[in-house]
Amino acid sequence: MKVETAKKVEDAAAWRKYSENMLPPLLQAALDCFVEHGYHGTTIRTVAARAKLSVPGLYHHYASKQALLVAIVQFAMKDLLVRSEDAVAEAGSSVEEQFRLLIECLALFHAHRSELAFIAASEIRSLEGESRTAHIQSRDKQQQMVDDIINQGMREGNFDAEHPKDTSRAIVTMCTGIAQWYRRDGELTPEELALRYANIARMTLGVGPGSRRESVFTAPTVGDAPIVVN
Amino acid sequence: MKVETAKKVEDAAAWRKYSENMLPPLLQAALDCFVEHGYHGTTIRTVAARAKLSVPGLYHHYASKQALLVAIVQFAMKDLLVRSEDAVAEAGSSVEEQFRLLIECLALFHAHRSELAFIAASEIRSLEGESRTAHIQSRDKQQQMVDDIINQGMREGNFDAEHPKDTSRAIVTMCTGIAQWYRRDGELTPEELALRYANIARMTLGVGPGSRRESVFTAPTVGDAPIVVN
DNA sequence: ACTCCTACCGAGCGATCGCTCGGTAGGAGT
DNA sequence: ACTCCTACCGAGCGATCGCTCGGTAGGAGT
Repeated sequence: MKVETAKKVEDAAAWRKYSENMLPPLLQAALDCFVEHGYHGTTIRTVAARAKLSVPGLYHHYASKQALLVAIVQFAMKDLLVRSEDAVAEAGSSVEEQFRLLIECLALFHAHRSELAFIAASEIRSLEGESRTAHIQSRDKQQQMVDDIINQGMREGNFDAEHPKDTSRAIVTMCTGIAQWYRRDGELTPEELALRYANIARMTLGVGPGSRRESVFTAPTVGDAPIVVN
Repeated sequence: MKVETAKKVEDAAAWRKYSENMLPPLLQAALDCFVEHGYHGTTIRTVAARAKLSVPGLYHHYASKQALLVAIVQFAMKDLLVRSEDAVAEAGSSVEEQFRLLIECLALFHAHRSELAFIAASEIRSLEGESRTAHIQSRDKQQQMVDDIINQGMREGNFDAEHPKDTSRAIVTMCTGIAQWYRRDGELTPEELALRYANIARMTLGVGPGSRRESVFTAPTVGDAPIVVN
């Protein structure tokens, strides 16, 4: 029982955990280059050098420069989608909580994985064929998750927005935008920033900042009680 | 008197007016190519072909590929800054009105000039040397304008934000983000979108949507009266 | 001992890149 | 009539690009 509870808590919070060096070294080298010079501005020789490989050595692992980009972008979208679903699942049945955790998750990802998210967003143009289509579908799915929760909240009367669709887009954009400016050596940790962004997002829906600043582990009873808030 | 008033009104609203084909044909061709393939993904031959010039013909007008990008980006930033200043000036002394018009202006620009704004934001990496520094300074100046107005509004008690700096960044990001997704054939005109974004932005500062949906020309008396609102 | 297989390279190929050389055509000025 | 100047090109140069050829080194399996 004790073990199961601990494990459940651990799983439930997995979407908040970010390790370093999650990418294979070669992909990490490619990502660094892409961030610095862009996909087309990066040469295969630069990537190889940064990964301490020869050019043929690099091609042993990936078939082409394009394959490197595809692998990076697919990793990014998969990671974000899994985390997003976990976050919503952890929230339980409260729409307000679902929204709060999803935005927190979105912000957290774009701060912690800013390079990854930056490339996934800025190099869509550089993706060829099907991987481009697939990537755009992932993006749309991500937006749809936020749309759905906001619509649900509108129906239940928790949220108040004149134009929910536009508000949803604005919220997602401001979260994904984090990847463009967030610096690890800045003033805020990803966690602090994510809390602030969740509150800012709530305000656009007419929900007060609702200062829930404690750790998630302290007050798990709130979500359990089947009380309709509004 | 009649002429002067008319001219004043016209000047005051100049920041709302967007003509087409404002760029020289060659720069427009370059912009189209950059939007489609990115700066490094664009070849000088492609630009020349789209502008119906030979390659040496192109180099008669601009010294290098980099010069094309610099010209485009400088045009974009100059245009946005001038419009922003005009918008704030038109607002008069009311901080709330200054904020509303500045956000409207920002959103309007990023919808009307989405290609221009998109390149100006996404190709910073591709700018070399001083023009890169200058461009980043322009960006910061733009952010600072919003910061200043929000801070002023906080001091005067018009706005309510837990973290004004973060809210300001979120607002600017969601406006500049418009350039990434706005399509001319979409559901909303730039003007409609800008009004909605101004309202969404106001909500993040605890100010209700304040449905001021009429034309700007109907109620100019509000800004004239030197009344402190709060 | 021998056969695979994985993980790599040195050298270089064909294509394409940004950019230039040495021009011309035609209008404006005197 | 002559001199500029602007607005262009055809052809091509040197550099660099993505990618490949034909290898080797060394560990695992039998």
